[in-house]
Amino acid sequence: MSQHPLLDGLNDKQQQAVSNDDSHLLVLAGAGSGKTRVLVHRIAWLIQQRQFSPYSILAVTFTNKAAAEMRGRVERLLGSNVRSMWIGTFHGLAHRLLRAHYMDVGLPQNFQIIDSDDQQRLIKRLIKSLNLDDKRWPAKQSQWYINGKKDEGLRPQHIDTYDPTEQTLKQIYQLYQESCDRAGLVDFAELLLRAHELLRDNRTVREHYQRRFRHLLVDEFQDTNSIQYAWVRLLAGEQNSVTIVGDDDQSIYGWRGARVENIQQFLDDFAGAKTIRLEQNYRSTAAILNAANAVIANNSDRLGKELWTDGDDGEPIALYAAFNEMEEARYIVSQIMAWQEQGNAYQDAAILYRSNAQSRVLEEALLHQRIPYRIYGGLRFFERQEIKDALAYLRLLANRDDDAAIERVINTPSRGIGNRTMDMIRQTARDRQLSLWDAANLMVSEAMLSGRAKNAVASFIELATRLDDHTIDFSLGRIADEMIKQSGLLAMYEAEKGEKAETRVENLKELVSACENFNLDDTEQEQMTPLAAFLAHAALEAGEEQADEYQDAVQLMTLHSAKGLEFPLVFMAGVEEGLFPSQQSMDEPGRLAEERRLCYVGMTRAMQKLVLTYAEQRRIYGQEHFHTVSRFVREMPADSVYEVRAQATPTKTESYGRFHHSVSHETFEQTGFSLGQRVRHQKFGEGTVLNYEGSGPQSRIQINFDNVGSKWLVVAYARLEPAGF
DNA sequence: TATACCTGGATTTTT
DNA sequence: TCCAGGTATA
Repeated sequence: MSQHPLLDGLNDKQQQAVSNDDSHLLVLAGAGSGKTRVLVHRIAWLIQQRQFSPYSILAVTFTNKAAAEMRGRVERLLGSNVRSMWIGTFHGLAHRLLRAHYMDVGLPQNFQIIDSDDQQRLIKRLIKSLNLDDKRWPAKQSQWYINGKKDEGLRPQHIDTYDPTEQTLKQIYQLYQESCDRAGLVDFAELLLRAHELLRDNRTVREHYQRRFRHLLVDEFQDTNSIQYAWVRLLAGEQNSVTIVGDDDQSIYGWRGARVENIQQFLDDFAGAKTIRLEQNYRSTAAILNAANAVIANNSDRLGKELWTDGDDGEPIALYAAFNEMEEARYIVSQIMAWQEQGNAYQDAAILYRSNAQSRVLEEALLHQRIPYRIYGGLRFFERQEIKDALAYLRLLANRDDDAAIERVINTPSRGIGNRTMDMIRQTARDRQLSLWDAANLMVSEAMLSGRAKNAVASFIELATRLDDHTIDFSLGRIADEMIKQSGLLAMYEAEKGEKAETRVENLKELVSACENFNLDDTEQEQMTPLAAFLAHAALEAGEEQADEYQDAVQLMTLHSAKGLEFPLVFMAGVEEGLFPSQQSMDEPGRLAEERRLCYVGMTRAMQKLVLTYAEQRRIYGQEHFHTVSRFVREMPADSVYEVRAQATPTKTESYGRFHHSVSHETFEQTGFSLGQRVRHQKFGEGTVLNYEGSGPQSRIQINFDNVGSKWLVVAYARLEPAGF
C-alpha cells in the first residue's frame, strides 16, 4: 500500500488527501483525525513528489503557533528548509503584502499596526470629539460595527442607510478611518481589507502573486470570514489549486465573523473541487466518540461526518451533579487527586469551562489541595500595561504622527500635561488637520500655551527628539534600554511598591532583552528597519502567556481555547442550561447550534476519560441561580453516560421540578446539617453532605469525603462539625 | 494631581 | 460579585 515514504503510516483517506492532484480539494477533517499531519504531508508531497518549489506555495493558518508548527514539521519531514514558502496567518501575510506595496495602497512606509485595545481608545476619543454622549455611543459598540463592516469588505462610502443609529455609526467609522489614515495606523481588520483591495484593484500586483502561488492551502477554513475568503479567491485566480481543510462541526467563532458557509461556498465557487472526509479518529475512546456524534447529530445543515475509531470502548462518560459550584470544584479536584495517585501526571488533566468567571472557584479548590495548575488565556506579554507604554514610546520613534502612541505616553509618567492641556492640543490638531505631534510642536513654538504647560510639552518633545537621535546608530536593544530609562518609565514603576510593580519592572527589562535578541532575519521582512519589524512582531504576535509556574500542572481553560488540544482526562464543568448553552444563545437557533458545536469540540478533546459536571445552584455575579443539567447531556445516549452520584430524593420538593433544588438550602430538622454543607469528621477529614435518611436518633447522613470518598454515617455517633471551605 | 467613591457592565478570542 | 473606568473631592 505504501507507494511513497510520505504516504507511510497514513490511512486511505489521508493518503488520498495528501496525494490529490491539481484539482481543488476540501478536506473535511473531524476532530482527532490527523488533520495537521495531512496538511504537512501534502505540502511535503507537493515539493518532493510534484517538484513544486516552496516558493510557489502559500499556506494560511489562524494562529502564529499553528504556522510555526507547520513550517517546522514540513522542514523536518523534508530535511531542508522551506524559507521561500509563504506560511503564516492571514494577518501576517496581509501585513507582508502591505509592507511590500505600501505605496500602491496609499500607506506611509512607517505605518503601524494597532491592536484592539488601541483601537478602542482611539474610537472613544473620537466619539468625544464628535460631542456624542458616550453612554449612548459606547466605544465598544462602534468598534464592533467598524470591524464588522471591514470584515465584510465595506468602507464608509459603501454604506447606505436611512437608519439614524447606523448613520451615526457610519460617521464614527468615517472619522476613525480618516484619523487612522492621517496617523499611519492600521488595525487588524484593516490589514485584511487593504490587502484585499490591493489585490483586487492592482492588476500587476495581483497577477504577480497569482503567477507565483500555484498552490494555496488554508487551515481551519471554517473560521474564515468574508474578506479572508475573498482574499483566497483573488489569489487563486483561474489557474491555481486550492486546498482547504476544516470541520464545519468545529465552527465556534461565528460570533466574531467566521462564516461556516464559506465551506459550501468554496464547493460552489471552485468547480471540480473534490471532498475527502477524514472520519477515523485517533484520539478518543469509542464511548466518547459515540456520545459526541450523538450530540452533534442534533444540528441541521451539516456537511455530514461521523467519527469512528478502531480502538477500545473505554470508560463511559461520567456525569456528576453538584449542589453548587464549590462542591463541583471539590469533586473535580478530588478526582484529579485520585487520578494522580494512580500514577498519572497533572498536566494530562484539563478542566474546561464555558466562561472565564468559572475558573475562580476551581482555582480556589486546587489551591486548597495544593495542586499545581495553569490557566490559559491570561494577559499576554505585549498586552501588559507597562509593555504597551514602552511600545508606545518606540512607536513614536518609528512614526511621529502616531496619535494613539502620543495619547498613551505624553503624560506617562506624569510630567504635568493634564487633560486641559491635552484638550487644547487635540483641538489645535483637529482645527489645522495636524497630528498631535505637529500640533504640540506648533503650540510650543507659537507660544499658544501658558508657561507651565508649555514647559511640560516642550520637555516631552525634547525627550522624544533626544531618543530619536539614538535610533540612528544604536542597536534595537540599546534603543529600548535608553527609552525605558530616559522616558522615566522604569523609574516610575520602580517607585511603585508591591509585587505587581516588581513584575512590571522585570517585564520592562524583559522587553529590552527581547529587543536585544530580536532577529530580523526570522521575520522575513528584510526591507524594514529593525525597530519597525519589532513593532510589527509585537502587534501581530502578542507573545506567550504568563510563564508556567509549574512544569506538571492541571490545565484550566475555556472550551474555546481548548480547540486543537487533547488531554487524557477532561472535565467539562458547568454543563448547565443557562451557562452552557449560555443564556444569550438560547433564543436563536443558529447560536444554539454553535454552542452545540462547542460542546462537541470540548468532548472530543478527551482521549481516555471524560467527566461532565454541573451545579444545581450557582452564584453568578452575586446572584444565586438554579440550573438544570444541559440539554447537551440529555442528547447523549443514556448508555454512554453514568451518573456518579444518585440524586438525593427528598420527599417534599416534587413541585420544584426534576432536580429538587429547594432542598439544598434547607436544614434537616433533626440533624442541624444541610445538603451541600461542608463538615469535618475526626477520622475521615472534610467532606460534603450529600444526602440523609431517617429521623431522630436513627437518622443517617451521607457524606462525600474529599479524601476517602462517600460514606453513610449515623448522625448521633459521627460527631460531625461544620467546616469552612 | 492623587485618591476615594460610584456606576455599570459582565460569554467565548485571535490577529 | 468583582472589575474597570469615570467623576468628585481635597
